[in-house]
Amino acid sequence: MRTVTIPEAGPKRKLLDAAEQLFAENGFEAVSVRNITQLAKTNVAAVNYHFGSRDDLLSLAMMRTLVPINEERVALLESVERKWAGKVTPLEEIIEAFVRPLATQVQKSDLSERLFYKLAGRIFAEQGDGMPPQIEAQLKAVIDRFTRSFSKALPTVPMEDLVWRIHFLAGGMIHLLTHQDVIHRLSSGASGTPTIDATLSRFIRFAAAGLREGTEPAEPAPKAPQATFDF
Amino acid sequence: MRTVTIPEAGPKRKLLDAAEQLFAENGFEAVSVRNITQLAKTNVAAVNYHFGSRDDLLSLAMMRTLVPINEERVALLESVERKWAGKVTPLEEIIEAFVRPLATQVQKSDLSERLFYKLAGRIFAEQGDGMPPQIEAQLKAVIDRFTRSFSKALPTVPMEDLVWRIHFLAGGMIHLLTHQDVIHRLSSGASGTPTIDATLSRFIRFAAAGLREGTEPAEPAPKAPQATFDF
DNA sequence: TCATGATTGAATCGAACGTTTGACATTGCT
DNA sequence: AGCAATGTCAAACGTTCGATTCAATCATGA
Repeated sequence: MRTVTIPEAGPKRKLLDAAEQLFAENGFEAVSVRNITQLAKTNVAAVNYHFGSRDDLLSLAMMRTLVPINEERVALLESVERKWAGKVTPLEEIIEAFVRPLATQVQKSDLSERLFYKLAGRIFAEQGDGMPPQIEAQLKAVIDRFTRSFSKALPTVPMEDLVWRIHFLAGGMIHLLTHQDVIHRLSSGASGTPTIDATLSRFIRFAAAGLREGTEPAEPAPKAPQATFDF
Repeated sequence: MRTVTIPEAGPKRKLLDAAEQLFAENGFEAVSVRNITQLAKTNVAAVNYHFGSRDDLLSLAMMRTLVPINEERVALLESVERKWAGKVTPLEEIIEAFVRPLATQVQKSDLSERLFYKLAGRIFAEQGDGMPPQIEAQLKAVIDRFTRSFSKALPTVPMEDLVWRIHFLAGGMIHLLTHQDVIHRLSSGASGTPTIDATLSRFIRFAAAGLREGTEPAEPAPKAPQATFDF
């Protein structure tokens, strides 16, 4: 039932891979058809023959990464909500459902960790900047889905506040994805390279505290369980 | 003693204004010399004659916006630290020193609010993406300065955690700047357009809670004074 | 085996890119 | 007035862009 079908091999697959890699490295505007065909070792005409246009190829390459991430996000969120059916879903688990798919999908990708996260970050960051409309629709749908879930988990936070906080959260995640290598280079105080799991765990704690701001802690100590995330 | 001198009028000023506006609207890669000269109503050669190259013009246009913001940030931070000399500087006031200059400098700009924030957001967001090295240096210096201040205000947070949290904060701010109009359009639940002051206040509360995560509240109630920010 | 449709390769299109040139106009100084 | 410096202008530079053409090539089923 999925609308994005991925060719197993051949020039179509090679072009998608090349487009994906070059977009991750250089961004949407900076990728040219000639860059792509050179890396994919095909003729320039192949792009327009197989995909119709440069933009359609790039859009498909993005969807190939974005769709599995978002599908896993929604699946994870639904499973979490089922688990806590009736009760209030813990904030950390919702945020985890939002960010963990990034860490699992990177494994299935041929891209390096660094490039995969850059790719994902660009897709989110360049939103509304001439991005294909399918991409925008995907992102909006997922944000809406999570907003509803956050809203149930934080019934005392006004909707208007909540919408903004979720965007602060999204911004933090995007910055994390697009600048992780820069941060590593800049943060002279940091000792060695932290694992992505440690970084995501840091992010979840940061975002949960921000989302929760101003609400009274219903449970005695929301601190301890947060440290037990197994990733 | 400032290194960036701004022409009062004439074609140089017109070119800077046009470059600034087009960069804010379309981003670094998408601005062409012909776009700029058309908007500035000058000849194409004027860019290279007055600024040497397209990139130098764009860099100067960015610095013209970025330098006053960062100067005010550091000045504000120093004044806050003087006020609390000896004592622990409240987190909210440090964050305020980081974000408030955006709201004050927008007044001095000829750009609309929407465009000014887009411009500022792009400068921060496209960092490390072929941006001029001066811009990168500016940003790194200010982040370092604020990191030191945050570190003093949050002595119990390990440096490694703190560096990451500050980047989450920065990412949230960048997303806020670049997507404020999108957020307004999308957030169907929000009632009317909030003032930028209300939004910054929301952001400060969110970021402070995130930065503070895991620390024990030393003072009895850090909630009440947060609501009294006069912007 | 041969016809047919799918796929390629080389060449080329018009348009836009950043930059350079040289002629021309303007200004300020002696 | 004469000269030099400065700024402006249309035109063109060479390059690259996405897209297209068309003949050559390939694979496949009749």
